[in-house]
Amino acid sequence: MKYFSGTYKNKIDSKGRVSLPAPFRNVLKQGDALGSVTDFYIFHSPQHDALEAGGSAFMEIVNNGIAEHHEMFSKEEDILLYIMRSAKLVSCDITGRFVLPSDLANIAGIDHMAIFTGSGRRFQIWSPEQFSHRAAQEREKFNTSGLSIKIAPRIDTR
Amino acid sequence: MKYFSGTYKNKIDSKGRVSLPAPFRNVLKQGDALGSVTDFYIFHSPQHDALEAGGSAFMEIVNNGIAEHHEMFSKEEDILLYIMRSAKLVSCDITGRFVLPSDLANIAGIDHMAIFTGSGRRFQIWSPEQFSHRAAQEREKFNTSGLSIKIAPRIDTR
DNA sequence: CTTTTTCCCATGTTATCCCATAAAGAGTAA
DNA sequence: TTACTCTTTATGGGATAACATGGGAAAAAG
Repeated sequence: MKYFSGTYKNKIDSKGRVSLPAPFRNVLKQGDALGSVTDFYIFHSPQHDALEAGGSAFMEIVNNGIAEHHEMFSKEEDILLYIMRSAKLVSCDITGRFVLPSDLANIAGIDHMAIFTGSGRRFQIWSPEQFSHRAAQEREKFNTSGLSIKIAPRIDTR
Repeated sequence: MKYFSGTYKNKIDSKGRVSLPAPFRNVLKQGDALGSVTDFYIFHSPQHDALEAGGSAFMEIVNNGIAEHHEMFSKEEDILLYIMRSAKLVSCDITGRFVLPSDLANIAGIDHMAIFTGSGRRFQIWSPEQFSHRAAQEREKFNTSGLSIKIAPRIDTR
C-alpha cells in the first residue's frame, strides 16, 4: 500500500493546468486494474484555507461512511454532504497534468503556484503563501508545546 | 463508482430548458449498458425548499431500502410516499438539456437560474437565492456540528 | 387550428488532446 | 571520474472537441 507523502511545488500555467507530482500519480495508479487511471476528487478543506484531494476509492469511503451512519435526508447527512458539494472530479492527462477548477483555486488563494503535500490516504493543495504561514504556525505550536521533534517542511521543487 | 459532486450554476431559457452539468450527465451514464441514457427523477426535497434528483439506480435504493427495512405506515415510509408523490421522470436531450417541470420549479422558487449541487448518490437543484443563503453557513455548521465521517479500517487510497 | 413540446442545427467560449521541448536523473561504458 | 545516452518529468503552445445556450422547424397535444 502506497501513501501520499512529501511536499512538492508546481507551476500553474495560463490555462489553469498543473502537473500532479509524479509520486502522487503513482499512488493513484496503484490498485487500478489498468494501472492508468489518475482520476481524483478535490474539495475545500473544512479546517484550512486549502484544498484536500483523494482518489475515487477515497470518495467511495466517504459516501459509504455517511450512508452507513446517518439517515438519508437527515440534518446530519446534510451537514456531512458539504464535502460532496465542494468536491470536483478531475483527471490527469497523458502528461500528468490536470486542470485545477478556478472556483476551488480562488477559495484556497491559489494562482501561479501550488504546493502539493501528502497526508497519507489523501493529499492537500495549498497556495505557497498560506502554506508557509501554516508551517510557521505549526513550528510555533511545536516549540511552545514542549515537543522535542521539530518538523520543518521541505519543499521539493522538482 | 462515480458520485454527484461539485456545484454548478446554469441558465434556464424561455422554454424552461436547462443544461444538466456535464459531470452529472457522466454520472448518470455510468452503469448504463449503452452509456447514453440520461434519464433521472426530480422530486421535492423532504428537508429543504429545493429539489432533489437521482437516476433510476438511486430511486431503486430509495424504494427497496425503505420497503425492506421499515414498517409500512412508518415515518420512513411517509418520506418515501412524499418523494414518490412529487417525483417526475425527465430526460436530457442530445445537447444535455432537460425541461424543468414548472410545478417543481415553483416549489423551489427557481426561475431564471438554477444551482446544481452534488450529494453523492443524488443531487439537488436550488434557486440561487435560497442556495447562497444556505452556503454562507454550511462550512461553519460542518466544523461546529461535532460530526465526523466514520471510516472503516479497510481502506484503498486510490 | 392553435399552442405547446420536442428535436435539430448554429455559435461562441472553454476545456481537452496531442505534439514539442527542456531539464533532471539513472544507468552505462571508457 | 567524465562523458554519453535513455527515461522520466514538468511545462509551453496550437489544433481539436466539448459545453452551454439561442433559435427555428417538426411533431404532438389540446
